[in-house]
Amino acid sequence: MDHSEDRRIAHLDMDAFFASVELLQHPQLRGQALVIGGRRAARSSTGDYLRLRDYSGRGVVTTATYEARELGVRSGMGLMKAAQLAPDAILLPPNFDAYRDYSQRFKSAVSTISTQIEDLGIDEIYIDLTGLPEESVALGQRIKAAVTDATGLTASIGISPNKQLAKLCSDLDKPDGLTVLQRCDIPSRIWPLPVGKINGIGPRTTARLQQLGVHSIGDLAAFTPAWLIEQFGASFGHFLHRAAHGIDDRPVVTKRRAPKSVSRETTFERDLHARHDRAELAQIFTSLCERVADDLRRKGVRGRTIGIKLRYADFSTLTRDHSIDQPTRDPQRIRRAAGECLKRVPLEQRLRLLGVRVSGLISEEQAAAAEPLQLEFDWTGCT
DNA sequence: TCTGGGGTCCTAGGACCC
DNA sequence: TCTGGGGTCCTAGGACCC
Repeated sequence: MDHSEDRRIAHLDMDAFFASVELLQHPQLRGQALVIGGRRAARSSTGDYLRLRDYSGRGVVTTATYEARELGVRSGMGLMKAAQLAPDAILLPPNFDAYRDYSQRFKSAVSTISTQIEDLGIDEIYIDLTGLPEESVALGQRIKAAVTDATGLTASIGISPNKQLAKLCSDLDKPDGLTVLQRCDIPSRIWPLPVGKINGIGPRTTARLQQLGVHSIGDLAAFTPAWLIEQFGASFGHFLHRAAHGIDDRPVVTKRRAPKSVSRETTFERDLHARHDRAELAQIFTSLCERVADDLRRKGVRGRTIGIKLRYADFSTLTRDHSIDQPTRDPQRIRRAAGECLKRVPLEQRLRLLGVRVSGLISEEQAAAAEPLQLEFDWTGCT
């Protein structure tokens, strides 16, 4: 048997993170249905908090407190729909600076107990606890206490032999939960769960599985690898089989990975037409290029492949790429290459979203190291 | 009350080269 | 006469995640 399965991995997930940070700053809202989402400063003209029913626009729910979730509000839901379910809920716009601050605080609190931390975004981490002497429940409680001491916020933790199981079981007892799960607990605690709980099975795969009569993780576990591979291809079929049986040997990756791409996109308040709203679109397009260039500069990278993303009024989406010879972070070069992409795209239908992306990134140092090579191939002096 | 924004990874076909 | 494979890069789309 693979000895990597002797590991002890924790998944820590902050409870309703954005909303909980807001409650620290607006304690008078505690106990009420609160929704984070939208874009603009969401204060009504009277200075009161904005109610969901007074919102109009294209925003979605980023996070909802448990009180709002009880009314059916979910992350990713359109705010107009959420307003139907919870018209009296308070709406606050996201304050990412504050969330990043609290993210850093909880991560550094955990790092006093183990430095083997893998970042999974702003409000989640994996921790490799393998080799620590303490018993799992005590260790989990100590981590939770450290997080709460540092932030005033609660987290839910799952501790298991691997990442896939740890992530599944951090969700079993939320909020403020602690779940320790061994391999022998899989049939009783994991197999009854719906397949969509598995990290990597989204709505499309869930629907496909449903058609095949597969609803629970246990249903999935009953199929042979051969059958799953036939249905879903070698790679994904294999993954499904292993996930259903709680097998996962991916290591906890503590090093920060170099970014692969940088992008900016925006959904317009109203759908825009390439001809009728030309000036407005041009201005947005240029501004997206400038913001991407700015991000590249701040991250210390340049990229060779410039791409655009369009979403039409009917929500159909397309992308176009254009690679250039030299990696760049210059807004005008990005704008020019993105313009080339734009030429290859139909523009009869109205647009609801425009995006600009740069990929094929290399670090500033690599770019500088490559620079002298250009001179060797500079023929301008040869005539 | 239609559906944000920033990412990653995978697949697949065609070009091009050896 | 017609037929190789393998490797890499580029592009486009799709699924998924937070």
